[in-house]
Amino acid sequence: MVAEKDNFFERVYQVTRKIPSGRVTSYGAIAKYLGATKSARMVGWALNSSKKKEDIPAHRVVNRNGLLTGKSHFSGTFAMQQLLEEEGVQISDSKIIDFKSIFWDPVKELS
DNA sequence: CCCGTGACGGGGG
DNA sequence: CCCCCCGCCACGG
Repeated sequence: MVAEKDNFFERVYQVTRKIPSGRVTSYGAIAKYLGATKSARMVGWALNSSKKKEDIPAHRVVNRNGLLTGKSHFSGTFAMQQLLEEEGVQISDSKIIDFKSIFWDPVKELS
């Protein structure tokens, strides 16, 4: 067995899966929901590991700036942007337009 | 074992 | 308002 501390990673996956289509959230929001506000970086690291799992819509997670900082980790440079655009998310120069409106806060929505 | 880096965020100057 | 530094945690060299 290898799962013990993977608890954190697993939680990140769970929250990420619950992000509705056409909506996005930030690493910090997820971290906060997990009770690790200052460990937003770990959320990114967890999502990095989630690349092998296609069940995780990691493209719906961006930084607090609404910028697609993780696009470089996808198959193609614009894969992340394209996926979001297909969900109706308007993006300009790797930046989500009206990010605040489509922002999905797990703490608020998921409680 | 020590150091640097990273899909971040917040605070201070 | 912009720029810099610090904190957090894990992992590779």
